[in-house]
Amino acid sequence: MKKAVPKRARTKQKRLSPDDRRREFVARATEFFSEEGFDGGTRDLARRLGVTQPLLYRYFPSKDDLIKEVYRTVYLEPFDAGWEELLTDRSRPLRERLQEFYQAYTDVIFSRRWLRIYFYAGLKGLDINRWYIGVVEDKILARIIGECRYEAGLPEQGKPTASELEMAWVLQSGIFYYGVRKYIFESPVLDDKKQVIDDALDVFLAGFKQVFAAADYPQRVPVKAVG
Amino acid sequence: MKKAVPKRARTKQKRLSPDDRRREFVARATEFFSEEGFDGGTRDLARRLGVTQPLLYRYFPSKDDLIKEVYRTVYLEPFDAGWEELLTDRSRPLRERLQEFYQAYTDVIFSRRWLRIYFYAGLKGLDINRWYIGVVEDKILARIIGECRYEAGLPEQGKPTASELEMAWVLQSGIFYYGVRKYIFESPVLDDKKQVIDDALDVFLAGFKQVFAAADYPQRVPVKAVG
DNA sequence: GATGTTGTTTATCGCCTGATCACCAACTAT
DNA sequence: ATAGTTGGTGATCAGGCGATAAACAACATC
Repeated sequence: MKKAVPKRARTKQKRLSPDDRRREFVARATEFFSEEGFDGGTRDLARRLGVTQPLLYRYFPSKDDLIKEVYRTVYLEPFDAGWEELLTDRSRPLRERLQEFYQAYTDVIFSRRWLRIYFYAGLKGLDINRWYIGVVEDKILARIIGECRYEAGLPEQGKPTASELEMAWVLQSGIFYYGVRKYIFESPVLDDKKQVIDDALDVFLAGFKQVFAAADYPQRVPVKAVG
Repeated sequence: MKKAVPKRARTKQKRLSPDDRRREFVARATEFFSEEGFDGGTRDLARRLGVTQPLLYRYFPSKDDLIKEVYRTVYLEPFDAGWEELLTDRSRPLRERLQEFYQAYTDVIFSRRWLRIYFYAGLKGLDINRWYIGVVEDKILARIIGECRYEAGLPEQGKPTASELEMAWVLQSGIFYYGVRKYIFESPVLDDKKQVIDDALDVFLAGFKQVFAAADYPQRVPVKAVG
């Protein structure tokens, strides 16, 4: 019906390089999918981007490919290589290191965008979540356990036991879920992240020390676990 | 094309009462939606039930109404009135009560079905999750705090402070997320729920006691919090 | 055994979805 | 100016969706 009439009037917007434009699409698609879930329509997405729907297919072969790129940016973005060093820097008190780490880490992942994408992906059963959990165990929790052992004067046998890891997970999840309650469920929470983290660390460090002082070490379950 | 030919051969299945049949539909729909998410199609659902799709609309006015019933069964199912009494029964050691409670509670909610529905609903932003979180705070966490205070010889002023609640949340979430890792992400975990709970409780109780012994009570933030 | 009621199916409607194609518009190089 | 390449659009397709209507099957009652 309508003829293709030049849509002059928004040519003000200067052209970006192809790569930049693509990146912009991915970034805004991330925002979009974090709200609508991955079942959000390509038409709605295109409208949000201010373009028409078929154009998406010039930049991404399929919706699924676009989604994969969204995952990549979300999951790779957060990890700061400096964190491992921070956690293991024994010239500083452990509590201080943990405080600083969890402040920084939660600054990155405590956002509606990140947390929602994380759970949407998780519910889809994608490997990427399992991979991420593995990274958290290796790069964060294992180090924390190592430092706690050191602090408690215990032998630093190579890898942490499975039950030690689970204890570190309780700390990690306890803090993590504060963000979930706040940004996903939008439930009322104590609006002082720092205090929540500090209290969690106080409880954990005091409790961990005491539990491990009494621990019957050699008998603990070795690290291999089952799904 | 095809004429309505009698589909004899499975009339063995005796007729249930309308209410029972309805309940059966809801139960199996719960299972279905927990796997596929609430965007799962009514045709697939009907196939799973062994009936045709329009039949669903004889039992439920719309897909949304069916989903609402799914929520209701999932969210109301778990709460056992006895738990409040269990938690506050001071004739037994606190640690023992907490152990028993968390064993029982996680027996109910640690299932792929329950956890997935919980997060699908949460991501949709439904009030029901906020309501559930409120119930957990009132019926569980507030009691736990009260008992911990008692145990520590502290005054049992009516309601817990917001920061005390957050500490209890760290324990609750720490245990909860063990189930999330296992049943949603299907990540390898220590396959001994009892030990995970026991360790979490040991760390919490020891840590809590110590933190509260040193607490500057009157200065703590009062209970009202912000979203 | 005819009658009314309830359970179930076939066929279909209108809408929305991801994807494709042919075409136009804009910038670049010659 | 002209040809070529890239950015973007309108129209459209096949398939899936939730929902509805009309007909048929099975049972209960008299």
